[in-house]
Amino acid sequence: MATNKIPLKDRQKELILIAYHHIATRGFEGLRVREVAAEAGINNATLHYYFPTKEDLIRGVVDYMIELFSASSPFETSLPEPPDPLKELRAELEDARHRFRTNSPCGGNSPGGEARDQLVVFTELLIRSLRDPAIAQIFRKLDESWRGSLVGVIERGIRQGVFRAELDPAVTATLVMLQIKGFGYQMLGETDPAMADAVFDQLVLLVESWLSVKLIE
Amino acid sequence: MATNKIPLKDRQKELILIAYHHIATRGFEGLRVREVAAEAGINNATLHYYFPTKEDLIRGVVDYMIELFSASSPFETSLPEPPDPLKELRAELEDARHRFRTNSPCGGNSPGGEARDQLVVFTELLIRSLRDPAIAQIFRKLDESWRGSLVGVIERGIRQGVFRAELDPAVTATLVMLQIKGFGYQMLGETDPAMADAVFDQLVLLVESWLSVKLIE
Amino acid sequence: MATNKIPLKDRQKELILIAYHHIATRGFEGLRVREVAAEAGINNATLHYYFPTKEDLIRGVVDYMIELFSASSPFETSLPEPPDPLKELRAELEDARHRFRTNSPCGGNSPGGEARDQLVVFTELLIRSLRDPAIAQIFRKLDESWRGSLVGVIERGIRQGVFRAELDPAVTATLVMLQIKGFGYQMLGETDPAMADAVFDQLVLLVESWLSVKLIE
Amino acid sequence: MATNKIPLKDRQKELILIAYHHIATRGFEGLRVREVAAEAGINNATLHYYFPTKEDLIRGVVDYMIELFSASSPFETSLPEPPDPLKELRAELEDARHRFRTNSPCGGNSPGGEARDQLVVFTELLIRSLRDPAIAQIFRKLDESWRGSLVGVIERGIRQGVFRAELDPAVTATLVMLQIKGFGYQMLGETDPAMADAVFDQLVLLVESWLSVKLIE
DNA sequence: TATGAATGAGAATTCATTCAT
DNA sequence: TATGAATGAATTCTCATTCAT
Repeated sequence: MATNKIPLKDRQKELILIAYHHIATRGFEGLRVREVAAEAGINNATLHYYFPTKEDLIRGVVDYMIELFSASSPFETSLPEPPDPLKELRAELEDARHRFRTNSPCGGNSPGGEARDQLVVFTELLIRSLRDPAIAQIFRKLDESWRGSLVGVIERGIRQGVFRAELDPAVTATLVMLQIKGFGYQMLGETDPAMADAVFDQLVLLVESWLSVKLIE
Repeated sequence: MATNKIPLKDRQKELILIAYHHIATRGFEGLRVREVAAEAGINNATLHYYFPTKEDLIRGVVDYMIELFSASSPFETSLPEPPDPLKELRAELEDARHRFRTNSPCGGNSPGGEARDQLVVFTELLIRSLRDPAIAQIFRKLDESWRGSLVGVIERGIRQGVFRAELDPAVTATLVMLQIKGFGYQMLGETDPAMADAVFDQLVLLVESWLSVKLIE
Repeated sequence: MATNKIPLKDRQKELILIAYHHIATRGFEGLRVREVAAEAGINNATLHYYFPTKEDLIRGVVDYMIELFSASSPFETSLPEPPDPLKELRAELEDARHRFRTNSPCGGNSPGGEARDQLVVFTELLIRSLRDPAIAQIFRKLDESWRGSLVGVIERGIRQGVFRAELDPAVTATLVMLQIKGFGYQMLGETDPAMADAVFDQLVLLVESWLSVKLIE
Repeated sequence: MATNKIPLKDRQKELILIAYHHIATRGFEGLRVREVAAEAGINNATLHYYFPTKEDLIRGVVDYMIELFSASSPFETSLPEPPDPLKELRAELEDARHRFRTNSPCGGNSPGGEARDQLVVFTELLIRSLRDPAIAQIFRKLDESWRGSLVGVIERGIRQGVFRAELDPAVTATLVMLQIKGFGYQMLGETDPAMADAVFDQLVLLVESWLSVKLIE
């Protein structure tokens, strides 16, 4: 019937994307292989041709998330010794601002933006990771890699004298990650874009001053 | 069997607690009324006497969470004009530290502490709130109330001259909430207590310096 | 709906009997829980209330078969030192004759008699026993117990001088069992009752002469 | 993949052999065309080129079994008037001994020998024959042909004076077949080779004495 | 209050079969 | 011949919910 001539990998990817979206909108609770198949225009048995079990499909989504998060780090492809650590950090934060900006003026259960989806699926997986060691491992790795890149930036900043020398790079990196995560979760419930922007602006100041400013005790 | 003459409300509370625990350990996915009933030592049909539908039981858990979070705010019962805003804030942060301290020496997917449970159920509900306007409303209210109390502290701090006058109380309160949430999520995956403590110590400094310290631009 | 007020055990037994019959007529291949439930006039989910899995239902059938075969041994309830070993053996053989008598005049795939059913299900289980150690164990036990009772009869016969002294009781008992089994399988395909009777008569002679007659080499 | 230019008939035979083996090890329940195809190194759709339906494949196995059993009869290729009926019978029994000898030192549900496979598939088909008239017919024919050859031997034996004159050839032949079948089934569960040998030795004596020895009533 | 028994509406998964290439 | 992809029909099993007692 649906002889759309879609290559194998594309079909798989398509199904993963649909599943990803379903998880984002209906949660793990509410993920139905039948519905994913239907949305792809194929029989649910056909879906099992690509993903023998539901868990396999979920694994596909996990892999997709990894890909997504690994790629999103702006530091991976950075130059050998890039110019300004402060700017890099700002870019990282700006990235978060765009990702988690209050999605559309409508609140409630509207589909929302791609970033919201990402955070939702991410969070669903995060919770899963508490029960599923395999996913926990992945999350640890992801966090580790993120922290690693931040540590690099922070160390460079310290070396260049733009960041405070007393900072412990690893702890500070964790602190930055914490800010971004907290911002994401805070924004989940935030419906007022003005407030979101205000918070973000202050957050940038907060982080930058913490890193660079000379404090008078 | 369990005809111990347990009053209605107690039975309900007991079932809610069990359901809460099940959600914490197995997620919404994995919440089974039958299992909740079994753990309470009653027939699943009997559970439906107390909670006509599963959704009602979940609503019970939501209410319990509200109670939990409302009670946990150390500001509600505070004195009319308490002495030290900074101390209050520190107390709030300390509270978070204890709640989210890397749970017990065992890492991995062990049951974990009560705080982890709280965060997990909270997060499950948070995600639900994106689809369920009723829960979204509740969360908004909770956040609002939390922010309100923080705003109070911050305004007092400003009035007393211990916090910077330029701070927008609402935005700043949100910023503080964001820190605590981010800390919680960061700690979910953290297995090293030393790192957790170090991060927390820095977090306190970060927040306090942001609020109070004179910055040199 | 079907509030037939059937007690628990009876329902279970009823379902087992229906399943037993289905296996007898359609084989393990062809056993469908849904059909068993339908024949019992209950919803297939209700069947799962009594037997959580299909395998449990099959286990029930196995137990029923054990019961059937254990009860059918005419030696179990025999007197301390019963009169005539030869008569006992004849009774055993007669029992087999009745069990495996060519079932009704109609051949082919007609429902056939209860004995045919027994042999069919027995055989299905026998084949299963080759893959399922649990069932294999049961069969071993059943055979062992059967052999044991036969050994008792044969030893008594030898003691009383009616059976040949040279006979090894265990081997001879096995030989007798073999006759009865072979008779059963031979009868499965036999459509002519006259032939069946003739074969049986000769079989009795064969066995009795082997046990008792003085041979001239 | 396997484009080894295998002639049609060979491929069919190969598939039949694999299916035969699958039935022997997993039963009719458990026969999967896909697995058969996989084991042959071909796509399951390709299998359907050789055998349009699963039933056709099974029919192939049935034909193979017929071939097997027809060929195994040592009387087909016998001389016009062979010397010793007793020896022929012994040969037939010896053949059974080898076929059904307790298969290899390993007991339990190990794959077992080829004879066990034969008996298992034979039995699966035997049971099927109770529902499928076509197979029933085949079995009747096979049995008839086996009996025919045995009748020939017995008649010859009587003519030559080595077997008792009172014997009814057809009934006696059936009795002999019954012995061999019974032996096979008895051996299915037998794990002790010594017992198997002892039983067989006695069985030979039993049959031969029944046929030839002068009995004193 | 409490329960055993029952149920309907799905859930994932399986599998022989088909079809375009 | 051979295959990858697709499918329909069925199968076991699950689970919230109901109901008579």
